[in-house]
Amino acid sequence: MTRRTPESKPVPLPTEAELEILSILWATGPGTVREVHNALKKKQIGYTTVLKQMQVMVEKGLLARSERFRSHVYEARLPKLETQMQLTRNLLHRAFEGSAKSLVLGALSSQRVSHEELAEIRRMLDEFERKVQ
Amino acid sequence: MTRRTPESKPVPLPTEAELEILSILWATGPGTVREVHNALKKKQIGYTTVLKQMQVMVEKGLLARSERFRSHVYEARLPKLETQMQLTRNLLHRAFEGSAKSLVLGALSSQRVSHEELAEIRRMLDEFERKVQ
DNA sequence: GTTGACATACGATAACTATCGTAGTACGTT
DNA sequence: AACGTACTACGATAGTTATCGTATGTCAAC
Repeated sequence: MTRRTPESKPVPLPTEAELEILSILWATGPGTVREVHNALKKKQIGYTTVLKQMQVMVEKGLLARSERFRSHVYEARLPKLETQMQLTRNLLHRAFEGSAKSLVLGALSSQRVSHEELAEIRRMLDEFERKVQ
Repeated sequence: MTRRTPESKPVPLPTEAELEILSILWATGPGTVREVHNALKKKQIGYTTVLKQMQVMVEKGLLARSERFRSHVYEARLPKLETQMQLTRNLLHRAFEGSAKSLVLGALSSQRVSHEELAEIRRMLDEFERKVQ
């Protein structure tokens, strides 16, 4: 077993910077600090900054760390979808009084949505309707 | 003219605590610190804490302040819908790569959604489809 | 005109975040 | 065995947030 942390304390929501790191690891799979830092080169952030952030993220339970040869390999502990759901639920409660409908309205209003995307969303709703018994 | 702040700097997104204050003011209309504090009595927060928060919110441009008799009256500077849209857009970009579809999926997955609510969302989609040219 | 009630202003603190510089460590190559 | 390179660990800093205590101001009523 690689995982050592018991599920005791809930993993906190990632901050802005942490979410960017997670996004990279979700996209590329487990990786080293060097790899994440390279993927962030546009942001002009120092290497040790990324290192420190990822160390903190391990402490928080956002990342899992394992040894490999001369460096460490980091991996997101929660899948992308689950984290997205948590962030969404958080916004839902903080700003929309739990109303999914309002949030969907907000999502559609906040940017131009094409007919195609609307159609996809509709299809998704159908699927959902079936699943939710 | 009451408003003194030019639209120069964009209003920042409200923090968690700030959003609670805004929610109260959106619901009840303009109000004093005392009124907001009373509405928050469940949270057991000190009066001066709320006062300070609201003062900071004025500096940030989140609230407008006017005099009245012996105290100040505060009012949200942006309407609820606009703030909700900004928060949604922010989450959309930070966590969903701008995909409204993914966010809607997240919203529906993150909690049980009734058939009724699904129907309402569907109706909303129809309306949207018409509006978006 | 002194006092009490209630308001605002201001400063302090603790926690957290993002950032980085410096120091230490380990390995491969010479 | 010494050196250079690439990595990690650690501490420091500045900025922000949430929190509150204390100080100050003002009006009404006695």
